[in-house]
Amino acid sequence: MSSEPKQARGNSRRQLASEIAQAIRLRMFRPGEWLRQIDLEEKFQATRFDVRGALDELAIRKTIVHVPNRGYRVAEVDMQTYRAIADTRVILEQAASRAVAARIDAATIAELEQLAARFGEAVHGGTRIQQSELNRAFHQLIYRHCGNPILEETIWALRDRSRGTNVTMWRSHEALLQSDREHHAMLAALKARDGEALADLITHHILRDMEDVMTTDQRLTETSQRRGSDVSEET
Amino acid sequence: MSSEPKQARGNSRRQLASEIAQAIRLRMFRPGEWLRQIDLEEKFQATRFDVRGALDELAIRKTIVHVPNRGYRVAEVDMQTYRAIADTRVILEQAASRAVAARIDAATIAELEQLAARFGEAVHGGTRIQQSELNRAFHQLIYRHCGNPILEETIWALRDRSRGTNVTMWRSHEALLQSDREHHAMLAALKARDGEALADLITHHILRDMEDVMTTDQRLTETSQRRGSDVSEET
DNA sequence: GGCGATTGAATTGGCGCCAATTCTGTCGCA
DNA sequence: TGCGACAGAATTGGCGCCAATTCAATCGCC
Repeated sequence: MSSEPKQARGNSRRQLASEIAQAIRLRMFRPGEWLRQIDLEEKFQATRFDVRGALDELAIRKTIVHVPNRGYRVAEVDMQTYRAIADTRVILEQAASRAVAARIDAATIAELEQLAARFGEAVHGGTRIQQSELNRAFHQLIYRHCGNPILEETIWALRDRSRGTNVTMWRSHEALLQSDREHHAMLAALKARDGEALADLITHHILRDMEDVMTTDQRLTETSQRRGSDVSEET
Repeated sequence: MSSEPKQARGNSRRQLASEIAQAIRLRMFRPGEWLRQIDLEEKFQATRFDVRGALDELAIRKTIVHVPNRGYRVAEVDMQTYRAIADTRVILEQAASRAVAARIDAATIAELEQLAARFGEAVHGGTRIQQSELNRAFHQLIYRHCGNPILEETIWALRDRSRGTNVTMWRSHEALLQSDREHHAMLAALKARDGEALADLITHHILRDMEDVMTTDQRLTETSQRRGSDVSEET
């Protein structure tokens, strides 16, 4: 689907930033790719000024990197940093998991079951975008009930920064099925109010993902020697 | 001392932002106070454009709040949010403490002792600014050795957001002495490589501070009813 | 004498222009 | 044929101006 948000004049800065961020999340722009202001200008139907503002915001959030006189590019997260992010996520999401298990209500669990089911369907017939957004919605709904907005916000800030690897996102159908299974396991833990179980599930999920990335990256590095700073373009 | 950084043309945006942030930390601007662009322009000898950029950055970092057509004001952190920040800090700083205790080396401990000593002196003869910056340096040096730059960065992002309360910062000489004592206790824990002890110290430090703020705020609220959105100015 | 409206001053904020820098393709030379 | 230099094109980025909005004080009316 083509994304063409028309109106929105007043709040355009922040909104545009999150639209670009979403595009990056959905891999419409790949890590290392240059974001030309002129392109974004017409792609999102925004003024150059708003584009620059949005880009600055994303640079501050570390979603993209600003190179003076060269422009903005999607951040590439090296393995060292990726590991640091994963470790920090484990710390935060374990704590959040315990809080959520203690506070969640039946209505929310029902909603989560809906989302899990829809994700399960999307694994087969859905687009990658649908899969990604449903997965995100599922985890967002979980953490929304941790009772600590700051914790929640911090978690998502880190999650968004993890997307910058060359190989994040499900690399195989098998990984998708695994995610589906994990969702149901998490639901079981929530129903049992077992915070420890949920924390464990999350931890393993994060760390397993990281190992996937590390081995894949290893392979990439061995195969095609990546040169200093030049990366793929598009047009 | 008057802060008058002259040069710095290229990297002025981010640098200016951190200078303003420091000024806020040092209470040269109080929570709720409006930051007039024209004032900052000449106070920091910067162009209006750079001021705006710096202000935008701080708004994204939640250090200040942007009100359309009204300007930027130093963030006021309500008690609910302050508690959420404190809780999140506990989660992160406990984990960091354990990591630091396991990784710290003798040379760093020696440095820390220097800093602790200088803080101890500043408690008596120093300015509030010196006290604040020495305390910051002490904790910064500790966390620098947690082995996880992301964790470190996240901790400081939250710490900076805690400053927005009306009453943060040491409210009495007694509190300063207490901080001094805690520094030495932390050093003892580090020397013994006792991560748990360090984590406990940090936890109590954060939570005690929070309770101080909460009771003080309570008092303020009872005494002078604060009206909706108007707050102290200056000139 | 108090209160609301109108006018004037001040501040914010949108935007477009043009200079500075970098990139791409071509040409000349060894 | 390969390499280096030059020139044209394209992109970024600094900056100032002016409209829109808000604030403050005065004035007029009740």
